[in-house]
Amino acid sequence: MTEEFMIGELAKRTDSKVPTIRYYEQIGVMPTAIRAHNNRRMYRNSHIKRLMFIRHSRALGFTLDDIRDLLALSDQPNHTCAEVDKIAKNNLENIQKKIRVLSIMEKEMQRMIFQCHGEKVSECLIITALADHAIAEKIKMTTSEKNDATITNHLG
Amino acid sequence: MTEEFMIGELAKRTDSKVPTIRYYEQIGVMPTAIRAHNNRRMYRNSHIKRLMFIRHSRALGFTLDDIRDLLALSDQPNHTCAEVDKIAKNNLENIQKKIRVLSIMEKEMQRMIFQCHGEKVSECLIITALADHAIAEKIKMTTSEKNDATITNHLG
DNA sequence: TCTTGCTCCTACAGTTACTATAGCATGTAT
DNA sequence: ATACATGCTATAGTAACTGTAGGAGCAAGA
Repeated sequence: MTEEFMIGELAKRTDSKVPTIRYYEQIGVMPTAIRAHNNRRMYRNSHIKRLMFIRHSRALGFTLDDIRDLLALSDQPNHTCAEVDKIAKNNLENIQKKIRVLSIMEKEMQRMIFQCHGEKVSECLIITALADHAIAEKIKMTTSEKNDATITNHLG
Repeated sequence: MTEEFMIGELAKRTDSKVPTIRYYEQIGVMPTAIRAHNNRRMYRNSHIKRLMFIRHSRALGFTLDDIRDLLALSDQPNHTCAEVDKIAKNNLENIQKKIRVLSIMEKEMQRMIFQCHGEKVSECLIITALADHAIAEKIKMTTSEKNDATITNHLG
């Protein structure tokens, strides 16, 4: 029942790269994998879930530190409500802001596609739409994230 | 009327760092700034807009290459429809997938906050909710992004 | 049995997108 | 005149990967 597989299979099933998985183990967001007799890392379905979660979150601009917090919520079900509440509320706001900005981008893209009737496009308002002081004000950017790198995004 | 200011002011007004702006000039996503008599870079409102756009996009996980494409749509209004269409459609899908995943995250966060009534949380379903095979299947992750680093997110 | 080929291992170098720091010049405030 | 902030260039460091070198393990075919 509890199917086991190696790192290459895990990489395939989560659409990530083998060195990335080893890197996640090294920095502690993935657990230290149990080794088979031949020293190879063995994984199960739970590892797919965890890795999927990490990859989705990274693709959306969450840092590995953010992700560590979120994973902690899941890893330690005996957190107090205050802790959960703080992390979850923080992230909820973060998520909602991202959705708001993405929705503006979405509308602008749709407008651009819609406007394309075979002639040349006379004016592209995407920057104005997104960087406009008024809009920026409305979205009320507040807090800040940390460093990333080389996201192979699952979200396209 | 056309107010001019230096790099520190631009950094303040866009909530970015001075070296980041110089870096963006170096790699060509910001234009080569016109220098004052004393060799200092001078900026105007248009630079704020462009930089805001770049920062917002980065915070949402778009790469500088993605952003270059988007900026090109705005910089060269004489693109053919085919070009605009291709870039815009590509990005539209990308954006919509990000929104779908963020919406799942949002609901899960709300559920967690809602469940918190002063006792201990018995079970956190966030990872299950987000990494579940069924859900991942439903979201149908397809294409991929590229590298990032050190995003100071405007979106919180 | 040998060997071709695939996947695994470790370890380290390279990439992207910044961020910080050093060392010096310029401008403003006292 | 001197202090101090800000600008400049140049270079090094960081985060989050990605690629590659060099070697081991195992399965299937010649």
